[in-house]
Amino acid sequence: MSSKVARILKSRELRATNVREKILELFIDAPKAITHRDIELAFDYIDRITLYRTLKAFEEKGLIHKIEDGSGVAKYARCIDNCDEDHHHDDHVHFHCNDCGDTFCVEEVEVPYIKSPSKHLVTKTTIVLNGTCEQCQ
Amino acid sequence: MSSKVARILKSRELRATNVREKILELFIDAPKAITHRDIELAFDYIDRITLYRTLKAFEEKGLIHKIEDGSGVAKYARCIDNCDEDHHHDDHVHFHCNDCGDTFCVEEVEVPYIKSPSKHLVTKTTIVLNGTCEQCQ
DNA sequence: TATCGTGTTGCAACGGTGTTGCAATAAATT
DNA sequence: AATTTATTGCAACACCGTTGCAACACGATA
Repeated sequence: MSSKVARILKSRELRATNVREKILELFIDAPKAITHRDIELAFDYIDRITLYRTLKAFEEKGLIHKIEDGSGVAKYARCIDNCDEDHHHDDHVHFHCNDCGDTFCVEEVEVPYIKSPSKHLVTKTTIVLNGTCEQCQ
Repeated sequence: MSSKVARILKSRELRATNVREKILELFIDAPKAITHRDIELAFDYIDRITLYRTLKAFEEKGLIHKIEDGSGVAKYARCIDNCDEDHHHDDHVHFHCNDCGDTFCVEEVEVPYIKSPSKHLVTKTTIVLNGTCEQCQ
């Protein structure tokens, strides 16, 4: 019988391999957005390239979304359940702590509609809040 | 007699060198945010490290502000005149075109106040609009 | 205008991030 | 169990960004 993570993977047309199952578990357990490096450290060893491709595959299949919080390195967090390949429900705000560097999804705060200058066509809005997180205060 | 750019540099406690004058001119003339590479290409030759340090110095002195538009590479744009060392007036929205990759300051649109989740202390808010710019439509 | 101190530049060397191509391997299907 | 196809792991590479150090130029002072 398949594990829970294996079923999730298969539902997204992703083969349930050891690497992927473990990575997906990390995402499910993580209370914050995690980096490529965080995942590498959680393994005894994992090939960097494989990890890059796994993250890309997860993102394409709507399992995770990528967050650019201005720290210079990409972070990833699990999408809430109703994300799919065509549409990511990552239209919430993200919070980045300047002290510990952690980044969190702020699901409660939706990205507001921002009136754009007429000449540009806006299709997506990204908002990152910076400051000090609960832990660091 | 000092050139205009030399005077600007000196007013920020930056020595007026050839490299800096030319770079500042590029910023003054640029209609959009420019990258490290853009500047390199504008010179016959410029040392990469010098450029990195010049950009950092300009940023610290409030001449330019750094923009992370999610494209992966840092972009820089000139601050409007009343920026200073302590406070950057870059609290406007930026627009990033997904087609040409260009990024523009949208000075007209100020970053709105976003109600933050109570547990985190928010000190800065970054907003990047994505879409198609006027040129690319 | 010659000298001097300090800021700036340019070079060497390095670490991190991310990508592509290819061969070996493992998963799902029959 | 065999086959097909996706996935993995390795090699090699390109780019971004930083630090340390020596050489140099700016701006001030005499």
